Amino acid sequence: MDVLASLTPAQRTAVLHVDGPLLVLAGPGSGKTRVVTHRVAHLLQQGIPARHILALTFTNKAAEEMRQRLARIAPRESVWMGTFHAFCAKTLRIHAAMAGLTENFSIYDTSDSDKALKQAIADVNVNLTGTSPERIRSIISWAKNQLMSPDDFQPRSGNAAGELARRIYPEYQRILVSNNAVDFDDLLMHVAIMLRENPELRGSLDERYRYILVDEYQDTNAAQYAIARALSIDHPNLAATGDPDQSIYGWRGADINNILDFEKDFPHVQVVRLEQNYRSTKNILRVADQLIANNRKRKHKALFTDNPAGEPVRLVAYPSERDEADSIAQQIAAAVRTGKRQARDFAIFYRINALSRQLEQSLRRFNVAYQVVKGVEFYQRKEVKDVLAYLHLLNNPRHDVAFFRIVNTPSRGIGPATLAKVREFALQRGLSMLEASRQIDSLNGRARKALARFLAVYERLSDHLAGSLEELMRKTVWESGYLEYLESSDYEEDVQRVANVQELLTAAGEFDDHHPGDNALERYLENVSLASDTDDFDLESDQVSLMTMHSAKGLEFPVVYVVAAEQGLLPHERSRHDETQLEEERRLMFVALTRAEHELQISYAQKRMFRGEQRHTVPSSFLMELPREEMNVIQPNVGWHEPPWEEKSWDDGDISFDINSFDDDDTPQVKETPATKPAFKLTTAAQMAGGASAVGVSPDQFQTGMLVHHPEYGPGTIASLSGKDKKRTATVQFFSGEEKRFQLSFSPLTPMKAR
DNA sequence: ATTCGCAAAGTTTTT
DNA sequence: CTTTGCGAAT
Repeated sequence: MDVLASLTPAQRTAVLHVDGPLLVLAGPGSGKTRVVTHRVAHLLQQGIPARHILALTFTNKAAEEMRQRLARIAPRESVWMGTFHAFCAKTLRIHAAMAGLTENFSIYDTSDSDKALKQAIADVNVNLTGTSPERIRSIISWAKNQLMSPDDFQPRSGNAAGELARRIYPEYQRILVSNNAVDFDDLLMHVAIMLRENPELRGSLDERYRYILVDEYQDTNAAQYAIARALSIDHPNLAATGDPDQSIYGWRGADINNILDFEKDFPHVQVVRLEQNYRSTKNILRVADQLIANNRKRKHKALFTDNPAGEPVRLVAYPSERDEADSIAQQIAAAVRTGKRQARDFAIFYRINALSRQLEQSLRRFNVAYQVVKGVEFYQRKEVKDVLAYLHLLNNPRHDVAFFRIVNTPSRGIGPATLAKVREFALQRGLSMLEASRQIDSLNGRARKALARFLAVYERLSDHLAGSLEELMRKTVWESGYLEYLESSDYEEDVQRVANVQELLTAAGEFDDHHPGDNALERYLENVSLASDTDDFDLESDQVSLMTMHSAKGLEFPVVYVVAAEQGLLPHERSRHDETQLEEERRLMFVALTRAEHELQISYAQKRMFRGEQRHTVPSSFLMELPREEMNVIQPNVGWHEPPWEEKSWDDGDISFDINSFDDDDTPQVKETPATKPAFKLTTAAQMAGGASAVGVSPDQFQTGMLVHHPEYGPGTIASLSGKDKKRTATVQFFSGEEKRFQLSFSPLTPMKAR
């Protein structure tokens, strides 16, 4: 296999790089995965043993894709590829004792961790008024990402929530360790800390993993950075690939500076820029590129493509969210009906999950198949968690969260009072809940009997630990009485639950088939814990994909719709006032736009029903940053959609409008603005004043016809001006349709200058 | 022990 | 408009 076949010079440079640090700045659609896999194949060809190579990704899906692609060009080579978390779990199993754990430790998912946290809050008896468990959780998470143990963590003085977290964190961590459990952050933190504090271990792992590849490096957090760094000292062959412009997880602790400072961190680094895009049309790429050019915190990249220009990107203003959803559904239905495209060619992206509902409704009405990524997840369902909790407790008898979950499920008459006594006993003796249940002798007859019944079930199941996973699970749902309990129910939802349990059993059987060998239970549970729901959504089936813009990363679709480009939603309200967060929102939109191969439509609704109330919207400020002269800007006729005939037409199932059909044979009921609008760029008053304060910008700068932006009402043009000096007043016609008057010396109006 | 009802809150979520 | 959690009521 020629690993260099059909590579561009830049790609070839990256693939041929062997020793020393390497930074691959890969723009969207630049063939990054291909480069990475070919580079691994090349390393192998150079005689480097597979065991010395480590490829770290952020998602199981990315790891799986890499694995498959490598299998094609270098079959029979087993390079370890997986997520950071899976790698840390594997490492931590071997060195569990160093973190006070045993090899069979459990990985707590978010809900397990929440329960442990609640317990911790109750234990230290603090008053959370003025803050929330979520806040505490995020502070603790932050501390762990910074590799601060409970002893190290010192909040800034005067930070009330931080002070509470300082008191809760030690108890939370004590619970985790005594449960022989870790949360997601711990997986990284434990490994990072043991690498930091144990030079011998660090050296031996560095020696073992001589060639490390980290994908999506722009999304690494401090702990992941520390791990990658620690393993690249004696063998500094760290290859980072990523794109600063696609860093969208800053709010989760990812530090974009890791990639921006890579060249400082690793001297003599070879930097390769992959700037040619093989995915999108020229028009799409140009729009995305111009948007992201507004970010300050980035490394310059000159994106280009040899692909055709394609259709202009559409920017559509719909009267309402319903019009938006219906129009999109109608467009898709028409394209599918005429055979022009398949449903799977389409994706719809939104900023928040709550926006999927309207789109789903419309797609259903137009009979378009779709899948949503991802609301309620399989492994989060009650019945699935219940069954898995039995297995968790069998694998790790100290898993108290699992114990509490199943001890009375199905109900055996073990109530809160009994459990409180058991926990008290457990705390005094330093026992797990399970062990305390065995030893406690101070319970009344009834409670004692009930608890004994549960313990008997547990002991019986323990006998099957040596068998196959499926057999163990089957015994579990049977012996525990859980399946019986579900089947005896008349509720419709319990029928579905039985089916889900069956599905779980089937999956267990498949796991047995694919993972023969020892420790099936432990490996299965780890797999489940580290699985995510975006992993298994189905790109193959013929359905339209609906997802948040975050979930869209790494994917591509022939036709993409980005909806609800409105202030408050995109950028999101809580990011609006912070420049750093605003840039992240812009990157998020950049990611969304660059998913599109052939067609891209960006839209907003002029009014939107949100949280039960009808609101006027303001178009996203990002829309002002797009090259409108090259786009197809579409404004619907105001008022055409008003009742009564709107309602009526739906009842007939007769689609009586076609707000933006682009087929020539249809008559669009919208007026299309020809591409004559000048491009304009948002310029703040401060910039116009040469960096000085915005206050005192002369009202003289405003002229009739000028494009202006208002933080509340959005963009518009000055219809007329009157008055003098301080009283000079502008009447502004906003794009949202509203007209307002402002005294220029007091209003937050910003001029936008034509370019 | 389950069910009901009301109040409160409501980003994004690779693991 | 929704979902969720807690306390009261059966």
